[in-house]
Amino acid sequence: MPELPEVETVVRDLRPLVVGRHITSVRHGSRSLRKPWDAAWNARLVGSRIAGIRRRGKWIVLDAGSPHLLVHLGMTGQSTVVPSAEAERDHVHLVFALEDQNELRFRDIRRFGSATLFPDADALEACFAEACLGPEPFQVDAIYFRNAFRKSTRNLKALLLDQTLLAGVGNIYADESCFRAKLHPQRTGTSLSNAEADRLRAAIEIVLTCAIERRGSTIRDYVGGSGLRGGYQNEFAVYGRTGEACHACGTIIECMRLAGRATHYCGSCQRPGASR
DNA sequence: CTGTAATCCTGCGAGC
DNA sequence: TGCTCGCAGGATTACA
Repeated sequence: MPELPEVETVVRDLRPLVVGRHITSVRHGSRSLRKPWDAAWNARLVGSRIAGIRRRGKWIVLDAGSPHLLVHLGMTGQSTVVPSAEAERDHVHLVFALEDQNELRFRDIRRFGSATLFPDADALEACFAEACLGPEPFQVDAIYFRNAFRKSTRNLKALLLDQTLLAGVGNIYADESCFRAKLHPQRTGTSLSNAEADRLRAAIEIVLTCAIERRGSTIRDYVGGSGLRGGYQNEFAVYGRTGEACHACGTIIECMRLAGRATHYCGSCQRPGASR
């Protein structure tokens, strides 16, 4: 579910609702997320003041003074602030009560998400380093991007989904970025010219920026931090449009499997061989 | 180094 | 209406 634009929207929504508040209690459900919640973490969080919240790739980082909570929303994760009095829906696995009678709730139907506590910011950064999390798409160096993509014989879809090369792009935005760059997702990294690599990098940035402006894409479950749905699903050029006409040329959008994922493209706008 | 498949889960839509 | 099947925004692991 949540890729960079969705996570960015959640973080922006949550920021004014949680920063500066103290956590008055923590509770977790009986069923664990990807990793079990350590009950010892409750004591470390209760009483602490939320100093900040930010995004890194598809990860949410909640700074609780010294301890840092790292959250991933997986496929169906939702992170919202609601009044404590509001009835709790199914699949809520983690709840942080705040001093202002609101609660930060983590809900995740499929439980592919995760929540892990780190003692401090350094420990969290060490975790990112160990995972070799790639740079942010908005800050990536053009030369780095050329080198990273052009040295690999893997296809563009696999490269875009690889979080160690670039952090935050998922299935939807990989397809949308390839379309905008007019590159077939099956092209290999080594087949790209410098100009094509630059085009792809620019396309990613534009697609992600537009998606953030629309508060991300809601296919099914996704909602932002205030419970609002996204709107970028109405702007898709190729994703989920199999069998429909390309807005640019009228050719029927096709779907194939790449890197194990459904991959949507226009066979006319995105030529498999040379570009354009 | 590649690609592919299976795995973790629940829910939904398609097709019979 | 009800059943089964396949598929879904992610990430990791095993294996060829």
